[in-house]
Amino acid sequence: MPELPEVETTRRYLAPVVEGAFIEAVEVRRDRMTRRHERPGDLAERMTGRRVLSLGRRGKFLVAPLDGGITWVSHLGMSGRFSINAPGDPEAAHTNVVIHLRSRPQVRLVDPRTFGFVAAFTPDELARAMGSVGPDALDELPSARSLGTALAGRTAPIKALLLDQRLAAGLGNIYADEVLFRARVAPERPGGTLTADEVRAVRAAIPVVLRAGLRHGGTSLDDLAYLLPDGRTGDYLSRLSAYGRQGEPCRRCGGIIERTVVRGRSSFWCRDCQQ
DNA sequence: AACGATCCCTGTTGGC
DNA sequence: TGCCAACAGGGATCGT
Repeated sequence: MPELPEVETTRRYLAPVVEGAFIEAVEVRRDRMTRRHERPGDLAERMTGRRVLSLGRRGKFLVAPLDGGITWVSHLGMSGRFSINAPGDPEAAHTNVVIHLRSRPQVRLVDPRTFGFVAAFTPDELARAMGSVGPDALDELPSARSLGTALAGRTAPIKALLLDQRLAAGLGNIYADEVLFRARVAPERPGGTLTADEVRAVRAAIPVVLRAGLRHGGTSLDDLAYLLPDGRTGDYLSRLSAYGRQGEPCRRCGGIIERTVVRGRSSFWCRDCQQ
C-alpha cells in the first residue's frame, strides 16, 4: 500500500521527469479520479499549458505547484501508482489518467480501486484540501513533547491515532503496526495512557521505520503489488516485523504475532513484548 | 471535539 | 470445479 515511503519513492522517480516540464495534455479515462473537482473537465483545463515548478510531498500527498498559481495534487489511495512511459508503451489495465509532457515521457496514473485522485487546485481549494493534513511524519515530525500533549486525554487506540493524518501525516496501516512493534506499545492502548517513555519510543520509532522502508523502495504486497514508476517492486515486505506476520514468531521475543482488528483495520502485534 | 461507523472500489481469496 | 461472500484499505462524511 502506498504510505509515506512508497509515495516518497514515487516522488523521487517522478521529480526529474515532471519538474520543469510543460503539460501538453491531460487525458482522464475515469471521471472518478477527478472527483475532487465539480466537473471532470476541470482537471485538464487547469493543467494544460502550464509548467511544473517542482514536485513535493506532504504525508501521502504529492504536491506540485504549477505556474499560474495552480497546484497539482495527487494521492495514490490504496492501489494507485504512477508509471513513466514512452508514448507507444503498452498500457496497463486501469490506466486512468495520462499526462502528456512536452519532450518528456508520459506520466500515467494506474489505479484499479480508484481510491486515489488527481486534482488541480486554486490556492483556496488547496488550503481547504490540505487543511486537515498535519505535519509530515518524516520531514516535520513533532517532538515527543508535543506528541505527548496531543495524545493527552485521548481515549482512541494509539493505532487509530497514528493513522490520523492530522497528528502526523504519512503513516498507513503497515507502517503504523511497525512503529508500534518497534516502540513495544500495543495497538489498542488508548492514546492518553501512554507513559512519557512510551511516547518517546513511538516518536523515535517513526523515522527509523519510515527510513528503513524508504531504503528498500517501499513495501510491495503480493496481491495488488505497489510498483515503482519503472515497474520494479519495493522489497521491504520481507523485512516487516509485524504487519502480515500473523501466526509467525516475533523476531524479538519468539512469541507469536497476533492479528486483531482495531477500528476496522487489521493490526498485527506481539502480545508478549508490546504492552 | 472526539470517536466510531459507513461508504467508495475491484482483484484476490477462502469456504462450501 | 465453480460460485459468491468476505476482505483489503485512505480518507471523506455523518451520526452520536
